[in-house]
Amino acid sequence: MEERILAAAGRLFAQEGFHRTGMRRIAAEAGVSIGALYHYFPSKEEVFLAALRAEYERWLAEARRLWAEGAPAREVLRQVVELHFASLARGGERGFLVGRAWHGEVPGLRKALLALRDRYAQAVARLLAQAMDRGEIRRAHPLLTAYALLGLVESVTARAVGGDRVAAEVRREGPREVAELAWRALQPEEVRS
Amino acid sequence: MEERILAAAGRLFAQEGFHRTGMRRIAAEAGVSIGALYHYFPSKEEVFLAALRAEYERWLAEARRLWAEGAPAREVLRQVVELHFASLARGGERGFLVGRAWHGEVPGLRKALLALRDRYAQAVARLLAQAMDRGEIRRAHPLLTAYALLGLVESVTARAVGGDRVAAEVRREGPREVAELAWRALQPEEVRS
Amino acid sequence: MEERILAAAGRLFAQEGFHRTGMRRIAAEAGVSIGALYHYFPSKEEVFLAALRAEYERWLAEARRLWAEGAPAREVLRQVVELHFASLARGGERGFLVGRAWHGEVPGLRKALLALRDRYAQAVARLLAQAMDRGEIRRAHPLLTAYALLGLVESVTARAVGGDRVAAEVRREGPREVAELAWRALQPEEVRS
Amino acid sequence: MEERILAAAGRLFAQEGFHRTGMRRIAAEAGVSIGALYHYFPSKEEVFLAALRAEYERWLAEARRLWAEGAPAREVLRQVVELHFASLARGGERGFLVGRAWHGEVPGLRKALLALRDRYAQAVARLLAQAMDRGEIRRAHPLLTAYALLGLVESVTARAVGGDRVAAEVRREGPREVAELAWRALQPEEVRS
DNA sequence: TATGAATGAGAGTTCATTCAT
DNA sequence: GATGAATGAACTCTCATTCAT
Repeated sequence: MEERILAAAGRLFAQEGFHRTGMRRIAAEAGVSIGALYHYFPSKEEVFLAALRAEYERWLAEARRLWAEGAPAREVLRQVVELHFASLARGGERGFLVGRAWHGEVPGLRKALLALRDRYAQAVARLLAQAMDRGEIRRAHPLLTAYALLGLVESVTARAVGGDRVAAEVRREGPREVAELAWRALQPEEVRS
Repeated sequence: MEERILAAAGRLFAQEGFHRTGMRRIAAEAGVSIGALYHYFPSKEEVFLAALRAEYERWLAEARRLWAEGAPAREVLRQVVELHFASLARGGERGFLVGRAWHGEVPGLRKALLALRDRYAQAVARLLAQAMDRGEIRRAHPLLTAYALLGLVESVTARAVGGDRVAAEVRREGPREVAELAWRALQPEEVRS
Repeated sequence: MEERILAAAGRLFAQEGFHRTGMRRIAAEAGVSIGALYHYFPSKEEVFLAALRAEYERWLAEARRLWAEGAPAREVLRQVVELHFASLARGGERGFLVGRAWHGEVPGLRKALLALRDRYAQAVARLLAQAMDRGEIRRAHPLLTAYALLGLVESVTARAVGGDRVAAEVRREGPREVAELAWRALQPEEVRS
Repeated sequence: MEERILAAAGRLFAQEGFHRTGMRRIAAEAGVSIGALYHYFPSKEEVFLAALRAEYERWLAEARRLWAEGAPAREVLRQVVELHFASLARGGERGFLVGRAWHGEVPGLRKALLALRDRYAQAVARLLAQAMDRGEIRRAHPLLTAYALLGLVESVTARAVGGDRVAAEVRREGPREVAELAWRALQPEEVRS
């Protein structure tokens, strides 16, 4: 039941935003009563936080899996970027939940959200640090670089939503261009692709 | 009076977000009555849009000024990044306003906001295209690259807000690291700094 | 609880009119919270419509009961007129609600109100048509006649409200005079009372 | 200038009702500034009252003119009824201003409005009393009869507004049927038409 | 005289949350 | 555990009226 709630909440928060999404709507969409909703989560903010945590977990798992398979950094980068764009095609606007979160749209949650995003960025930073150690990418501030990468990818994917001509073009050219930009920002000094 | 309203609205929207900011609060903070507020702007959404437009205008003016002075692309990049970080020190959390906008937090404004951000991104894209023509940066999709740069910078500056240790570190290291990342993502093939 | 709301709303709308009656006042008068009010009715207009429907229903039931008892047309007329005047003594200024409705005081409700009044007038028209068939009243356009009768009665009862000398006189003489006027307007050619 | 204001106000009040008509709208429609509007009338209620007075005056003048021409009561009745219906075709919904007034839609004006309507009804009653004296119509309570006639006519003309089939039928059949009903309600005992 | 910028009380409505059942 | 009726603070927006110019 928690899962159904989180699935519905995640979808709604991502599509409509925190304030536009009502508890009644979440309950209805999840097929539970409001009472049940409040039985599982003490407040709307906790629902949001839980949905967000679930999304982070999914992404991180994906990135770690790729990394563990031993793919080179550039390949991991390319695949993660593609993952972001693909998530637009699949679950609609799923990828946005995270985007909403770190802009502090949610009132009393700034600290909790910052911490959550930090955890995610730090996980990315650890992957980057490993890649630096192996000499696959150039040395730089790992956490800063992680934040930069997240913003870079999210900004472009955000523009890829919609039915207009530009959005379609971004969907077509985005994955390659973004992966290229990210790779060039990171690649070691001496090598040229 | 319009200016005082936009100043107050810009600050509040940036700090609190669209939904957490009430018209009463804007009026009080600007030192005007609600009536006066509605005398100048027909709705809350228009206030938001106007505040956002003003901010974009400020940024764009700054970037154009730098560019017109004939500075090399890398230098413009460095200075614009610094501008973003500096705007955190000045106007408080000013930089957030733009970030909030393009996440579609505001109900009936998606189209207007997208258009506004597009206008800004296209202005950036034109600067990039000029730099490409001069051979100062490598050839790439100008609009996509513009969006990527905006996201990259905004994501990091967003983390630079706050009193915690990491934020302080980001404020210290951010300008240099971000400028470096952006430059590397853009620099021409043959040259290495 | 719905009944208490409708009772309070009917009274207030009748006394004060649609625009002068606030939802807060209705809630207070009915002894419920605003929330409860909106729990039962989606909008102020729906409250008004429901109160009006209830009033129509009461009147129609009364008229049908009299008719079903087999009373002659003139007697039904007399009793219905008396019913209108009596409703002033009981429910206060109840009779006004209907009067307010068909003057289109309520913004988006013209069509709904017209339909409601039409339903009532048509019910009256059906009774009139039956009486015509039996030769109890003269042949005429039933619906037009129904509207005429409603207006005739309502106009006089409206003047019967208040503490002034004329109102008192209208309350005293009204029932008889109105019934007489209505009857004469309707009675068959050949007969004279 | 007062006349232009009253013309605009009369039209708007009649079409939209008292509360839906704003002072700004009246000013705009009359082609004067709000300041000027308040220069000529101390409040919205006074504007309404003045517009209403003007309308009453117009009607009464018409009825008196007919009467003075020495037409028989039945003919006066017929022509006044037609006047009401015709006023729908001309000035739009002009005829309604009076209808709105006597339903006490206007807050602090009940007494003033009642008095105004009474003045009108009494003028009608005087005409009726004269006709009774001449034996043209049967003896009855003149004021009550006046109110009854007004209501009868107004109720039917109110239904004649609109584009639906019934409204068209009412416009076509109404004048004759209403005049017939009114005449029968009033005609002397011994005569049959 | 004439203007319209400015006022602010009050309107209808929403929605996270509670609690008796 | 589960329900959903009930709550009420807070929201955006309207508009009759005032008053400095």
